[in-house]
Amino acid sequence: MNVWSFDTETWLIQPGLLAPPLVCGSVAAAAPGSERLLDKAQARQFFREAITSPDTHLVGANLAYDLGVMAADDPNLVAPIFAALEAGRLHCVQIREALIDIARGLYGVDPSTGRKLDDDEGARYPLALLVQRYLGLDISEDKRNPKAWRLRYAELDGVPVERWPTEAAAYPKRDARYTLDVFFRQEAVASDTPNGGNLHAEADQMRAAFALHLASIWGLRTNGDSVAVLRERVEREWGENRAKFQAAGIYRADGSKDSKRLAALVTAAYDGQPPITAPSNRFPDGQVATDRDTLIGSGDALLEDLGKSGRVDKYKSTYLDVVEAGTSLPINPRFNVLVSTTRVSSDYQQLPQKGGIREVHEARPGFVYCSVDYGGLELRTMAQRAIWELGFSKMAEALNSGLDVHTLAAAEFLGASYDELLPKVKAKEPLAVAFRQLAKILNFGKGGGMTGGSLVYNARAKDRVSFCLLAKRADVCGVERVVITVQRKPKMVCRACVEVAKELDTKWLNAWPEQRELQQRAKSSTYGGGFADVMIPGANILRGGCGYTQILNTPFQGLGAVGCKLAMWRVSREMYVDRRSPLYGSRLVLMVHDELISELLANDAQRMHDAAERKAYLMREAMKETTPDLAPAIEAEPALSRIMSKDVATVRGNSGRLLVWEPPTKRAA
DNA sequence: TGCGCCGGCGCC
DNA sequence: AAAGGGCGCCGGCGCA
Repeated sequence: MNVWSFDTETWLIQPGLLAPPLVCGSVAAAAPGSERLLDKAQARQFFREAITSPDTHLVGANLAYDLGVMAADDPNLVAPIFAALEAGRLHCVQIREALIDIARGLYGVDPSTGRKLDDDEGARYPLALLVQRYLGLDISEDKRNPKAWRLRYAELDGVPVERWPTEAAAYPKRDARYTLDVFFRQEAVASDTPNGGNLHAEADQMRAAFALHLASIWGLRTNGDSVAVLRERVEREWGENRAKFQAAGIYRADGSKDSKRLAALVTAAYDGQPPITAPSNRFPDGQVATDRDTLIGSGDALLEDLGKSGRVDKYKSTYLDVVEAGTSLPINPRFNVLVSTTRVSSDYQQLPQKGGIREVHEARPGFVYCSVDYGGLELRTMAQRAIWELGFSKMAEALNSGLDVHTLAAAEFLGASYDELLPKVKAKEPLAVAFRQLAKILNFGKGGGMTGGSLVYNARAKDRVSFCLLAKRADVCGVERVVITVQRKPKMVCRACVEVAKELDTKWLNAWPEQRELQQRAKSSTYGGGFADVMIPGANILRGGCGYTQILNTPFQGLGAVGCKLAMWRVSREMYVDRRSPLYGSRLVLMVHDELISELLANDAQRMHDAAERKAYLMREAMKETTPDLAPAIEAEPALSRIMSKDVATVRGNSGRLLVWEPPTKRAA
């Protein structure tokens, strides 16, 4: 087996261009002194031979980037790249480091300082950090130098390498050497790390990383007219709000917010006893809370108004410029393929459902968006986890029988039978609907360790469910308020509601007895506030150093992510290299945890239908393999649309053929 | 002026 | 006894 590190130097990345032109390559083998600088032609030749050679493994730092460069340079290389990934012959020292750190419980933390790591242009583990960790060398000053050659290779494009300045020729060779040295040292460290540092999962993560990088390269487009309308509206509302709150001094004349003044107003509104944020290093006693809930509950008309008006700030500051840029060039979302639960993170997974931001995204001419998401994915993975760990799951039985698990839990709360309650839910009887809604919150939250107090808070904040009203104890509701901790932050809730919530807790555990056992195990493994390692089942990826709630959450969140990545890989593979697939020529654009959004070729209605169905089929099959005991319960259906929207739905014609969803009210042109 | 921390909030 | 989790981005503030 030959192991080479491979690195490319390129023109600079620009908006809309994540795979810029190649300038040169560098490689290194295990033998000292084997590092070489390759001119463009040599780099192409080396890569072509290596990627097609069954005995050769390639190692890179952020290798997905180099793969993208080589694929853009020569599209004939796309198929061999997919094949090499399938064979597990491609490696990335950053993905390896993440896997090792997850096993150690040190993901995202600098072990020397204990602080969170900086994010270097989407790469959690820049090569300089790994070189420091494994080789004890500080190469970080290069990064701060604006004249560094790493930013200037376009100047050397076409210049024979013999004439390159010494530094420019040395830098790529040096990085190739370091990358391979890090790779081998990771091998040694991993063998001394619990679960082998999770390195058995590297190939799966590499595949996902490349599929995501292709999605980044392809990018998203927005509609110019829609963006103009959005900007006009958002800026008008933002200006109105600013004017309204400037008089009270909450905003300064320059438009910036005076947070200290706001805190003073909140303190006054709460008679000197305002809600306080969680303690931190800098503020051991916490600070005055100014979140929406605090403002709305302040009893002060102006602050309530402020609390209700918060959204357009976010739209303006976070999204407006981004979506406007998408009218002229593709928006390139950035993905981090591997966070601590094995989920994917991205800067483009938080598009607001409301406010019209999603709706300005429009599929390119000749394409339609195709969104397929898994229904209730984490309920399925939670049930699968219980079966693997305990040998049974009432939730799995219910899901596999096609029952509505929210109605089932609601029936437990009411002391009613499922058959009794279901018709009432379907008839939209208010009490039945309210209890089903309540059950939904517990089903999604309790499996992660949510307690009565935060249940009350979540229910109140999100769904306006009053526990005491439901339990016919309105007489005591709100009389006494207590402080609870919700996601490490203190919140005020009604004590009587908390008591009601605790009763629901018990009933919920009766509905899903496997959860009682899982919680007991999590409790005993963290006795006295301790930490424990937890395995993501199926994938056998270990996450170290977990507290109680992480122990409960990680297995089902991780298992879902594992299945989604498998599905994403198979879908992408057909899109890029399988000419027989109806998906060939279509493109993945986003992955949002349990949802894959693509642009499907739409030139032919039958082919578009086939592509959408094929994608959903591949997703269902991948998840059935991932959660085999829940196979009958896996749901994923395609929805087609010209624009993005949370309202997009599956639409079929009389023949069953998929149709493109239309927004309910079409604006006149 | 730059940087890190913090609170807040968007999504699944 | 107590405890949903996972992220990324923004503006404000305080420190160097």
